[in-house]
Amino acid sequence: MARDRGVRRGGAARDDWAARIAALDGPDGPGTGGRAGKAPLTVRRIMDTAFELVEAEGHEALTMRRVAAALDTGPASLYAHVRDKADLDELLLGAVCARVSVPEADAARWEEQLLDVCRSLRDEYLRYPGISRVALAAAPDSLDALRLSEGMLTILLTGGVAPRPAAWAIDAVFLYVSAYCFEMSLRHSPEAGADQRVLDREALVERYRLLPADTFPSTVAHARELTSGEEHERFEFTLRTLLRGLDARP
Amino acid sequence: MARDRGVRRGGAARDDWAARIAALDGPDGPGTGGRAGKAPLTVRRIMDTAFELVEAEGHEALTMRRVAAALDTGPASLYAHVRDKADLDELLLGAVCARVSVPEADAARWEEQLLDVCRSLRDEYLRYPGISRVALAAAPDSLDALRLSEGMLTILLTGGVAPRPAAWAIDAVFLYVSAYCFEMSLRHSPEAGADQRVLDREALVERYRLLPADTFPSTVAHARELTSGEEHERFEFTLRTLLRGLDARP
DNA sequence: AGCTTGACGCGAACACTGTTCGACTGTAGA
DNA sequence: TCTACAGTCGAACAGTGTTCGCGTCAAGCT
Repeated sequence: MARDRGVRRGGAARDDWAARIAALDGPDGPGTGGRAGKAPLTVRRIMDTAFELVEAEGHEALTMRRVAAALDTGPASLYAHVRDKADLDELLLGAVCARVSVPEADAARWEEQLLDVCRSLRDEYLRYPGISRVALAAAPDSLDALRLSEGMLTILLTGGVAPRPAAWAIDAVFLYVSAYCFEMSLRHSPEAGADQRVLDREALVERYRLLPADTFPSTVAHARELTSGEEHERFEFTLRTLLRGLDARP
Repeated sequence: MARDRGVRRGGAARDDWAARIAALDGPDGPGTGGRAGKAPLTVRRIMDTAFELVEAEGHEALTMRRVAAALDTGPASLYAHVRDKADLDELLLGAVCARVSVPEADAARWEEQLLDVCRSLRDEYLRYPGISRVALAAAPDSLDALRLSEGMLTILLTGGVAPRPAAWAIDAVFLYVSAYCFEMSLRHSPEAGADQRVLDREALVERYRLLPADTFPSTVAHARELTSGEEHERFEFTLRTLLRGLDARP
């Protein structure tokens, strides 16, 4: 893509890795620079508006035109503060990751600590449906995501997991959390109502039961188990299984 | 969505679950019906063209207009054989799943058998970059995907895994394979060239090394491990870890 | 004080996307 | 031969991301 070009006009030079690192301890207000301009359009306002939109209608409704309209302007105005829609996406993802807090690593409770981080990340993802889709693409390109990665890695290392399995496990865990939330967003987004999912489950069991038992014996026999799992039971199960597999390493 | 409406005009009534089950043992040629019309436009030809397009340029390039153009017609003509673009997507996904063969379950080699299925599915997914995105959304709505699910479930059950963990593990494995391939597609698609990835790895290590060691100690210390993993080593690692966690269950 | 400069705002347009309408075929059955 | 209808498709609609280029307005320099 055109990701390697410099910034066209305004906006912080977010492409410069060193600059981003240097800006780590200075989260000041106006996004443009030191100048105290009275311009009402800022990266912060754009992000706030975008967050409201995603929270209310999902990431698919996040459109440059809609953000601009909510700010009483045209879409072209946004491109002075944000390079791309992809750029805006990554900004949002970074802000979501920044909300997740990582605990001080404690060797005795490393499994629960890791699960807590995952649960927090999951809840933040699900609060902004569809944002996890962005995470599936741009994983290692944000300092806020890297902070999470760092925290989880430290937890695993403190827990006694060897460096390579720890690093790879983090990758897998991140991927799973993102995919889980992405899938959940896609399934819940179009229709509203929480009880609709229960009906869907029953309908799914019915469908499985209707299958020919000679070609789908296991599916027919265990239709109930295939569709079970309240709330985030599957989420917990998968992560716990993965961690157990890590622990069982010789 | 408009997924619950009946079919508008031509095409098999693919929405009808019973009809789809009944059609399981009759994979005849012309997609429309018994009539031996000489109409050149069929579901099969549309799917073939779509596959060529996805294989060559990725799923993002799969456009109704481009498929139609490749068939020397307008986009409106496709809607007589395919309800939606989503419908076409699911058709393609089903065909991809149909290519994966599942072995007869053997209790002694259940882990390797499951891994083999995952590897096959992965290779098919990666052959059509981006098709895995569809799998993240519409997982349980295709008989071909269900055949895979059935096969994997049987392998796990034969291996001695209890029904509920087996069913949930399949879900997790499917999700992981899809997400892994989706991520890979997104990373490799824009630029070409295989060696570019190696350069990227070196650049990534460099970036990690540049981080402040006080806030990112583990990342800086283990930058090498964080970026390591040739080919599908991480893929194997994650699935093996998950299976080990399953096996370690009391 | 006057002028220049340049960043920002934004209306209009371009090149796309999925999808539908309605007129148009060509062939099958009566 | 006439009718009916499944299949075809040009044109259009309502969206999308993004860019061009004209405005405007305040800051900085002379």
